[in-house]
Amino acid sequence: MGSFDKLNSMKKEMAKIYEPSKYEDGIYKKWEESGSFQPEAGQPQADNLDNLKLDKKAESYIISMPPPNVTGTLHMGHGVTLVIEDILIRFNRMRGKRVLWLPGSDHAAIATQTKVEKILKEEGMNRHELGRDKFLKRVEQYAQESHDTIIGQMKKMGSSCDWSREAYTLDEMRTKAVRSVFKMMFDDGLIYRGERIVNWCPRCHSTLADDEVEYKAQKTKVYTFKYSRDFPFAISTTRPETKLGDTGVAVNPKDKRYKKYIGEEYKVDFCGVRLKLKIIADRGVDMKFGTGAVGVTPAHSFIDGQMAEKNNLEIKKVINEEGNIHEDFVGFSGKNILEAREEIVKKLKAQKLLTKEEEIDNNLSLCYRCDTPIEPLPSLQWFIDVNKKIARYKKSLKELSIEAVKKGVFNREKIRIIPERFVKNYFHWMNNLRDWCISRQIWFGHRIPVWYCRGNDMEQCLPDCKKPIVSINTPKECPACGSKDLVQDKDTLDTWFSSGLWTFSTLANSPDQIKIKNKRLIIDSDDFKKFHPTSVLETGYDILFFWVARMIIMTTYAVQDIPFQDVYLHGLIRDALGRKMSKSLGNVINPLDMINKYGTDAVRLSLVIGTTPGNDMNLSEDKIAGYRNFTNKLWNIARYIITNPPATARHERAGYELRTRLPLRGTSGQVTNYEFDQEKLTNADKYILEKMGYLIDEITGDLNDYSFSQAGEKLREFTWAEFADWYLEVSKFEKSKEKSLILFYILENLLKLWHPFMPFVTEKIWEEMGKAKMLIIEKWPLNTSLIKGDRGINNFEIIKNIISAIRIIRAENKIEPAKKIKAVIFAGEQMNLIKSQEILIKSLRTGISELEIKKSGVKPKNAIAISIGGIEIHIIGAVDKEKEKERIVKEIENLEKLIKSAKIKLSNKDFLNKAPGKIVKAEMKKLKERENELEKLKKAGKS
RNA sequence: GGGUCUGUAGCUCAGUUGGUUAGAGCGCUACGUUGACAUCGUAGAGGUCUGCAGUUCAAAUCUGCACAGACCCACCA
Repeated sequence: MGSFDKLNSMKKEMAKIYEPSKYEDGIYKKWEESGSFQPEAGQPQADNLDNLKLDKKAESYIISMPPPNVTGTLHMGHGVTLVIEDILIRFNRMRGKRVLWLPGSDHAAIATQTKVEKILKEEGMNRHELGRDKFLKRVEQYAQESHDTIIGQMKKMGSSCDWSREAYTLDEMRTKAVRSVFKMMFDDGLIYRGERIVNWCPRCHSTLADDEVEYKAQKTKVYTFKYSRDFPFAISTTRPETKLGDTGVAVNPKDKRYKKYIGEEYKVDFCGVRLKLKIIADRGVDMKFGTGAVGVTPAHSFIDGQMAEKNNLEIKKVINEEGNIHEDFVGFSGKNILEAREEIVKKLKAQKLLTKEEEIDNNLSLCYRCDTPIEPLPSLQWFIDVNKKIARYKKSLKELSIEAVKKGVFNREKIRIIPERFVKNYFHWMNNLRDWCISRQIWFGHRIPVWYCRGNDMEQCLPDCKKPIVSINTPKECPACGSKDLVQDKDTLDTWFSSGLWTFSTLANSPDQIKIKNKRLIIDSDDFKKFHPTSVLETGYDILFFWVARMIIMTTYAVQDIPFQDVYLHGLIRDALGRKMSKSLGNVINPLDMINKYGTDAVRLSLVIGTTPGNDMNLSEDKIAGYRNFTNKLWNIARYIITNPPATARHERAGYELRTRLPLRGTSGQVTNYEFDQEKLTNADKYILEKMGYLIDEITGDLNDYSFSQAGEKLREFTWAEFADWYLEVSKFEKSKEKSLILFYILENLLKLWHPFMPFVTEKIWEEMGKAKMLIIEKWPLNTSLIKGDRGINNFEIIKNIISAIRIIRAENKIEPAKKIKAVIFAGEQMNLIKSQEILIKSLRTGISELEIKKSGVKPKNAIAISIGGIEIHIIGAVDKEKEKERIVKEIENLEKLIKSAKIKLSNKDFLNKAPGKIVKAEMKKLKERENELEKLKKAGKS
């Protein structure tokens, strides 16, 4: 059987409706098994099967996937990230780049520990009862399960990432990187340990970084009272219970009321507790708030702490790590804050010291993980100094990070942030950054790589023994005294410390590739050489500071390079009404449910089209259903084309049967499988081919510019409105020999252009077309000029307009669909064109049974006349005279209005003088055309 | 208190450097199985682009102010 016969015997069957769930998993498996996700694998540079190797000089393109937390399941936010990154990855893969999308997950210390603690609580246990080791086992087990779920879900989204390189923030390589960078920073004096007021979460039993604290507006009471009868004036506070730790009272230096007291010291008995209070002056005190005097509680307020430092006040801790009153305070010891507050207020009332009690608006600080109120309290913690100059850079971490975005560092272009407005936010945040508290008192995470020597007896140790031992590997003995009695710091590191290293730590394939050389962290791997810095970092704008900024800090410091060249920030997903999705509101749209119902491709489109970078987007099930309809439309376009298989020898050459032939050369010299017989091309053919060319250019440009939504909309418009609604319809009536070849050509290109957006349905259709190679590694199309000589866009546009005009007339005059009508066209200069397109004008839902085309003539009686661009169309029969008159009057009115405004514009000397000639000319041309139309209409109206 | 963003059709949003009669999807109305698709087709209604002022020959687009909403940062004792 010859290949030609084979082709004809291949009468394809395709389901009437595309059912995503039938194909998606299978397609993903095929991609994965083919190795196409790996940068080493087959790349689209190849034009035939013998040449599937990657071009060695290919440009690298890499995205480090923001690692999802191993705390549960995938939500729509992850969905957007995965879709946008997959679009970029697939697009660049098809363009022949060496592409790596590196996936991973984040141990998310506090978040994960909190989840497991909740589970334990349900079992009636807590982590302390379980003990550190057993607890950690429990967390790891949970993390593993959660990880597996999430990975499965990521695959469901169609993510074409290289699973062979999957990383985890807590695995061996990443741990080595964390410890190395810690050591470098410690040796540079950037990491220090100090007693400072920190944000303390009494539930997590841990510190939090400044940006891990959330604020909630609330009403609270302000109490105004005297500490005791012998204290001269009253103070105001919202937290009477902390006043037990007051060691001073601050007033504004300008405040005449209190000037005389400044510098005085008072010993008072405050609710049974002896307080020593020094009156200090501080410009920060608001004279108008309360009494204008404020009790200074150095241990439990950041500002008071600063005042205390300046004025040498004693620091007295009132609240302990449990969030209860410290045991030193007889009568209050062990009580929780609210109890203590009530009690103190009661006592003050009894002593008639309380003079005022009023409600004000106030912000309550909360833990971002568990919503427990934060207590500022002094604690011994590890910090990163962001202001200290680093000798080899002559800059601080802060300055280095600002410069990377402002003008670029280490000979790199400045980091580009999209949308640009976030650059301002970034600078603002960086400029105000305080030292970063990196120690956490939780168990799950990177243990701080610091050991202390206990010796046999501290007193006998050398002075150096008291220094912390910072080491990448667990030290065997104290370097100072040789004692083997070492103990590791109990704390763990802030989870963002490890994720801050993500772009480079993930490029190490084994721990021994991570080295420190000349005060620089070296990742000695091929991957690092090829893939760092990464091309783009794509994530939600809500973690610009948490993560993006920290990657810039850590990477510039450690590896002396930027982590990424571009930052693309997407918005948050909200529900159809613009509300945040939350469990309590019950408005969460689960990506997996939607995938099961509508297919991955529909979900992907809904997350990308109709969105703007950095702006929040509203998502509704209706929207997803709409894109499901679109995937089905595409499927049916393909179904129509494929199940009417081409039957010429040239289709065979175009790759539909034999795949061993060399590709043909297109007219522009670009490699293409297609070549058309120019003589045979109709107006519609030229139109669609030319538009396809423009489309390719535009989509390529849009994807390069991160304009995903625009690209998607253009593609949708072309696919549905141009290709399906017009060209496909034309193809049913216009029997040119080139037709089916062109249909395949357009379909093929559309599938390629759509593939990054909807990988599954396009790959499935590709398979239905009988292609040998998978679409995922096909070559991105080029705008090759397949048409010689005159272009078709304008000509076919005229035909489209004529057909539309006739349809409008039919609808307006309520001509029954089944009723055939007669039309006469006075074509003027377009005589030849219109004559050649007679069949289309008669066939495309115009219901014309008789069509007469003349150069010009006398208007037929009882006809409706319309005129488009100098062509007159007369519809005969079924004329509703009233309707027709109405239409003409309306049209004349409209035209007169337009003509009037154009005339005004053109009589304006300033317009003529100052507007560019092009605009003026266009305006004049428009006026002339409209005047012609008007004249014709008026003539028609008379008869 | 400091800052950012948004306000365009009933709803969700596009609208690139100012320049055709301001667009799309959904929804709505009327009609409709012509060789893929009713998850479809044809046609239609619907907007003084939040308001005011300014710059300009020309403003949805640039500037200022006002109003409404969202968010970020700092945080008040």
